[in-house]
Amino acid sequence: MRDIAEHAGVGLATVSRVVNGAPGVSPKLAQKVREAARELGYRHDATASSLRRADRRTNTVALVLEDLANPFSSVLHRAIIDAAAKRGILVLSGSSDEDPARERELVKTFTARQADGLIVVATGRADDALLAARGFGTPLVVVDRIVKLDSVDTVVVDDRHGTAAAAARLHAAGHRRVAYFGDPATSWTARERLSGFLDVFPETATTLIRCGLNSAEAAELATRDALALPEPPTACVSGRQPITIGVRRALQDAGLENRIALVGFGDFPLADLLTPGVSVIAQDPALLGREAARLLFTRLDGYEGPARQSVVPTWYVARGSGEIAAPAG
Amino acid sequence: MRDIAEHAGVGLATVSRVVNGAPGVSPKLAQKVREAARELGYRHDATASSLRRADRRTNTVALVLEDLANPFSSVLHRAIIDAAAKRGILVLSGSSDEDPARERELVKTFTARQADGLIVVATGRADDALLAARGFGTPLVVVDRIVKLDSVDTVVVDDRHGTAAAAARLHAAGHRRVAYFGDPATSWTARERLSGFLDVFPETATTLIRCGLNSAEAAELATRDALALPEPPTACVSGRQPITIGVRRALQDAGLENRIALVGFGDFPLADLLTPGVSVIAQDPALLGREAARLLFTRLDGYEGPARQSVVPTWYVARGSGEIAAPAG
DNA sequence: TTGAAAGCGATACCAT
DNA sequence: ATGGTATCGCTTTCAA
Repeated sequence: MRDIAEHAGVGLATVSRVVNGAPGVSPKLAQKVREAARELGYRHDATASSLRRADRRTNTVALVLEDLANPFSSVLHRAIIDAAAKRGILVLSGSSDEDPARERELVKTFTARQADGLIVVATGRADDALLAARGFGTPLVVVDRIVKLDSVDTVVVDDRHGTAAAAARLHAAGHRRVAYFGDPATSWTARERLSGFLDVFPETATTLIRCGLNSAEAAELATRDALALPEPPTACVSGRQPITIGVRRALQDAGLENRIALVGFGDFPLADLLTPGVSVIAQDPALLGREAARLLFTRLDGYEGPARQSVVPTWYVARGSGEIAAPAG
Repeated sequence: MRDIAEHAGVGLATVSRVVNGAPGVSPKLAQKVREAARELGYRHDATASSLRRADRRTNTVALVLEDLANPFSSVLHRAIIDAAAKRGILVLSGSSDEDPARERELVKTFTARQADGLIVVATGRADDALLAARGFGTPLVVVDRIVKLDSVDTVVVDDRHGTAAAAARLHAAGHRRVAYFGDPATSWTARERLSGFLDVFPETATTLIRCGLNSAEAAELATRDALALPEPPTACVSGRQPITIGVRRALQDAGLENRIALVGFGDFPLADLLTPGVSVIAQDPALLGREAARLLFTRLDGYEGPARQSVVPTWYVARGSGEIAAPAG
């Protein structure tokens, strides 16, 4: 930039004004500056700029996901990126893999990089790091989880009611022996979904409750186990998309996909192409992302009011597998 | 940091040394500095740091994807992030949506943010921006595409041979009237796959070649059209995952999924759970990402040699739909 | 081993 | 409207 000033024979301040499109520069000089910039192959340095800028904004927000590569996360991610791009904001992102240490590290890295704000799918076990970030004045929004911090903006899905509503349908269809397959109960989300199930089937035998499943394969094995019980379930509820697939695979292997009902949390492509189609409790990750971005941006815009909590709805999609009635008797 | 220096009663330089773990600081002082840092709630400013640092590295690389939310991109993304994280490097990312203008903008933004390197799934129509970035000395790796730039490190999938091999299988199974469904031929990838198909079925009627499909829905409609032809295809090849799903949906709606063969490019979850299972030409996006990261890192490590071109293999996964033989006669 | 001071590239204040 | 200059937070000579 100094070079440009010399080359164009103007002051450093004028160059800065032109580059930033500030008003009050004569068209003549502005033109000269732009030409010099082109000739010298000038590239603006956004990092140096934000260092000196009055508000110290970097126009960057950071996003901590569970796993960037899974469909839920990547759709959430995309929605946030798109919302941010509209404001000229860039998104830094990383995956915690549900590991608090990793979450802590990411939050630390992102704040060190001067992110203007933070959106986190929190493990719930690294709240100290979130607290620290907020201590530096970095606005924070927690997504898809509820953490034990006072007054933090939060967006969650109506996990419990969604799951309960689906369970109620199974109950209405006559099912009384229903198995639940879920992921490790470390996350708030997982606990909520299980709670929703237990709201409807509180007396489920412990053999029919299989949590701690962290892959489709684990779910498949757990389902085989359940099918081998003396009193196997007449219906299954899954708390997560990969688990739904594992359960379905086990049912299909046993030739029972038309006899045992199945409802999964989280929609997935092709659920309708299977026979029978897989009924699901659907959610809208993109909406979740847009909402999180919205909350964060109001903070960036100066909102200082009380924390807000936003709940995004779920809805049931009937495709057949959830509509299989319990066998008579 | 100045505060720390004062608080600990040491020089600014010493604080910097401690923060950066530089050698040659007495343990006594180091301890004092660390304590002061803790007391004052110090947070390192990575941006200011890189501004003054001799190598001017930001430990950030940027990634331009087609669409961050699709499974191919997100797996690629994750692989690159993981490789980068091992070196303490952060990844900035964005989606071009196959739009050259957007690609240009992203590349510009990322270089302005002082990314140390660039990995791009190039549209092939914004090569000027890539060239410009390289002009600033930012190493560049192009992934999954080939661009018309001299000496640029490239990693691509063996699209053409993979598609040709699958087509050859259909030919061997007696198919002579095979339809091809592909996306807009703007991308190198799309053209390669079509070429592979035409290598085996060069005389395919134009009515059986349907490119320009950019969604599962479009593919579904195009398939319906093809099925309504006086001489409908006995087999279908799809150049892309969402298209495969659209084609299959149309076949299934027409009750023809067991009569008309289908092979898709790109594996997807549940392909094995459908009946019949969907045969695919599989690729390994994670490997592609690791390879791209590897090439970029050698450049960051000072490699100045000639450009390298890496080709990642594909393989065929038989699941049934591709093994349906052509009807006799 | 330690500290003083220069300066990375840019912005913002204050004169002009 | 324009330019000089202090400064953002940090790293890096260079002397002590």
